[in-house]
Amino acid sequence: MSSRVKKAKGGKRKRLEHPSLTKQERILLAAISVLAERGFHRTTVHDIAQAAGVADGTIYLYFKNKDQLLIELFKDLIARALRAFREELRMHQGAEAKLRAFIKTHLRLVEEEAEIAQIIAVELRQSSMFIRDYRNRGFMDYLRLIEGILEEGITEGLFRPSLPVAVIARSLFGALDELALAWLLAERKKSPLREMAEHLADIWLGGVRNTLDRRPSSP
Amino acid sequence: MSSRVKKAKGGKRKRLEHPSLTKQERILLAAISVLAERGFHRTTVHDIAQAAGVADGTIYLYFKNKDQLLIELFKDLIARALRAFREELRMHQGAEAKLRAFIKTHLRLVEEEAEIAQIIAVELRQSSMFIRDYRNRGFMDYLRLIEGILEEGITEGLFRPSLPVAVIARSLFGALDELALAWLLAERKKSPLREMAEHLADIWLGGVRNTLDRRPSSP
Amino acid sequence: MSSRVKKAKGGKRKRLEHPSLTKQERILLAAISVLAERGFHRTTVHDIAQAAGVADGTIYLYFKNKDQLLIELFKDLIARALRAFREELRMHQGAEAKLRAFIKTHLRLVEEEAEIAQIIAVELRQSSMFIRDYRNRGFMDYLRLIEGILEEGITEGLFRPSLPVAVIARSLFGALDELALAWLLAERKKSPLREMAEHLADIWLGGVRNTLDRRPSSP
Amino acid sequence: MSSRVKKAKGGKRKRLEHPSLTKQERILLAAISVLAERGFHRTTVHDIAQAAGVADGTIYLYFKNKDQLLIELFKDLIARALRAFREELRMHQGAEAKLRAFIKTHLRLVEEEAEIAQIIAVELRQSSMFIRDYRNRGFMDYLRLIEGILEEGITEGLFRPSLPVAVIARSLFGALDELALAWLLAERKKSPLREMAEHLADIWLGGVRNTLDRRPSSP
DNA sequence: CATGAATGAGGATTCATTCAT
DNA sequence: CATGAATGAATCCTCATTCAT
Repeated sequence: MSSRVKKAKGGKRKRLEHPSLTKQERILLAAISVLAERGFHRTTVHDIAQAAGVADGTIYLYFKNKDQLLIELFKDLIARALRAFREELRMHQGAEAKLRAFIKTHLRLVEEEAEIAQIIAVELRQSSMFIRDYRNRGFMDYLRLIEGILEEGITEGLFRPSLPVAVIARSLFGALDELALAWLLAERKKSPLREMAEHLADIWLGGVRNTLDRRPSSP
Repeated sequence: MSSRVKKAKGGKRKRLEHPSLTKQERILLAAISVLAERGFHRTTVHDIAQAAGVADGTIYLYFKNKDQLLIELFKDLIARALRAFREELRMHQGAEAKLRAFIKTHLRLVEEEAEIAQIIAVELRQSSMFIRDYRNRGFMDYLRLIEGILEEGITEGLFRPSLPVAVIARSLFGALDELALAWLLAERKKSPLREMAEHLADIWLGGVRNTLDRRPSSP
Repeated sequence: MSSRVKKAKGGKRKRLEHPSLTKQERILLAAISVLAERGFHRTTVHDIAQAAGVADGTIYLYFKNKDQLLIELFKDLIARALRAFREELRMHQGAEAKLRAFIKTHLRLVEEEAEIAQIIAVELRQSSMFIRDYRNRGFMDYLRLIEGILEEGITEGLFRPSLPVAVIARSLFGALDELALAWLLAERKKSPLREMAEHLADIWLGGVRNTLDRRPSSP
Repeated sequence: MSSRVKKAKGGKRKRLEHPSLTKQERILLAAISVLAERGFHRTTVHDIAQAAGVADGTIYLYFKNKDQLLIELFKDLIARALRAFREELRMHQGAEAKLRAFIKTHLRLVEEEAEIAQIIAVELRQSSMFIRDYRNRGFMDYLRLIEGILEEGITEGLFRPSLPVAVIARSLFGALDELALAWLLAERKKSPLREMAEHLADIWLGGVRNTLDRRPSSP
């Protein structure tokens, strides 16, 4: 009807303009910022459409429904994070260096991409869908990354062979995630998250280090 | 989220009878079982009232609103858990024994009181209210418990004085919580959670143990 | 009505190829099969376009809107049926033979062209547009066909002159239509519809037959 | 929030007041008039609530959903009609009198309760739900009523034993329904529907009347 | 002529909360 | 104190129609 007319009025809306991106990407991008800003349950499809500068119905041309949009979003973010990790780890040799790098990278990414981290650590776990279902998908790759480092360390003879790798990996993730969460939820994010990296690495390496090595660690 | 899915409400509502309790307590008790059974977002005020055997409106005579009821609930559960912890810890002397006991107790409680653990670890964090607000109340006491053990260990000369106590405490909680979450979400909860306790304790103690002590850990 | 139910769209869309036909005809043809398959309210313009192998917008080059398409469709189907009837009737002499032929043909066509009959008897009357508006167009010709037979019968002296021709015509249509509807809606269309034709004809002829043929009805 | 305040404004709405009725009945009553006025697909839950003088949500306290409300409505109307028929028929002895009475009653009810007849004959069949599903419930009772009369006639020796009772019953219903429909859809409902009753009865009785009463049909 | 991406109005339903009894 | 019937705001999704290419 008069829908096209209104367009002329425009201008006032806070919409992100990314002319070079796919509409699908623009929607995903808009969803990230809306989600980080308003939280999971406060975010409506209309909000996302508005932020993306499209009509509500357009969302459904690219995503089956709201859940799928969010799942796609999560998949994207996890994949992006994983890529960053893999690149970072490739630059390090040996399990110890890799474990340190992993911890550092996790905390650095949280600081640098607080908006995205906010979504993964805070908003996403508010969806039972993600808690129950999604931990079994992209998230597993993340855990396997840690497990890989641990196994490498065992092979190197650096870590105790008796280590329950899966359990340790999960614990490490939990520890990092909790720290990230605390930092993200703090009002004034002064205390540099990355400063904790060394401490954490020391503790975890101390703990997983092969007891045979347990002579004075710094001679 | 996918609100259309639900349907089948589950059948007959079990009305818990606890004549000796305050009506307020009965409501809280009912809320626990409903929450554990139906999950956070599927739980309505009506469900809770039904399970408690009171009218919907009665809820509002004891709680300002649904959020407050849930906050009260959380406060209760945390307080109960804290009491259990303090009792347990009182039976142990020395930071090392206490830390081991803490880890063991946390995982044991998750196993033994899966319903409550489910609420704290899974359902409750689906409420932005709790994530954002509540981590600053009862939860802090929990962290302080860990911090107390760490500080005791430092005083004993067992742990490195340079340890960032708050960070370590938080990490340990994160690790335990993640393990609990994974266990709770697993379908068949076969792998005994408490078996992990020793492994975890070894790792954390190895990590936080003062390097000077790092002679053979069991002489 | 219960719009959330649908889901599963049915699978692969069969694109009918009729290169020799007008695009307009192709669209109409596609509409018939889609309508018969999915029913009136489940049929979207997009479905029809897809089945016709054209873009959604193309529909609007040939039809003012969805309603007009459906009206055109109905006009077509009725016209086709009328043609079949007129041909059939031309082969019969005398009102009695014609009436028998009419009843037989109606029921035979329903059986033979169940897809089309389904649309006319079931789907089309789900549109208030047709019920309110369309019964006054092509449908009237159909009624007039019956009226013609009745009038011929009166002229022949076979039927009572006092017959309210329009009323009888409408009743006969109603009777045939209801039988067709019942048959079309039945799951297993075993009972041959055309077997009823003779019975029906007997009853209607008995009823409309001139009283002169009878003895006093109540002696 | 401010919902209670607005109530004071009231007064302007066209709402039916029936203080003596159940709220459930008031809703059903409102639904009848809205349905007759606006047609099946134009009727929204909000319309019905408005007409009943209740909030939208209130509808759902008494009916599971819109479909169920309509089904309940239909059940009510059919039941009421059936009751009227049974009472009427009880006053007549013999199949012939009963059949005449049946036809007369059907047409009389349509005229007298045009609003209700409109819903049954016009609006209801626009719902595939009713067309496909409902014809098998209350509607069957209606058919059986006719069949009962026919069977009685056969027992009396008045009707031919070879009559396919079910088919005839259905045809008769179809004829009556079609006449009702035509009358209801006509703008100026001048031509008294009940005047047709005698004609119809003559035709149907003529048709089903035992052949023994007749001379050879083609001499 | 043809396309199909984009539009956005429209509607059923849920549920926290209130308040007259 | 207790009740529970009533409220109505809030939200996802569909689909007929348009129009820039």
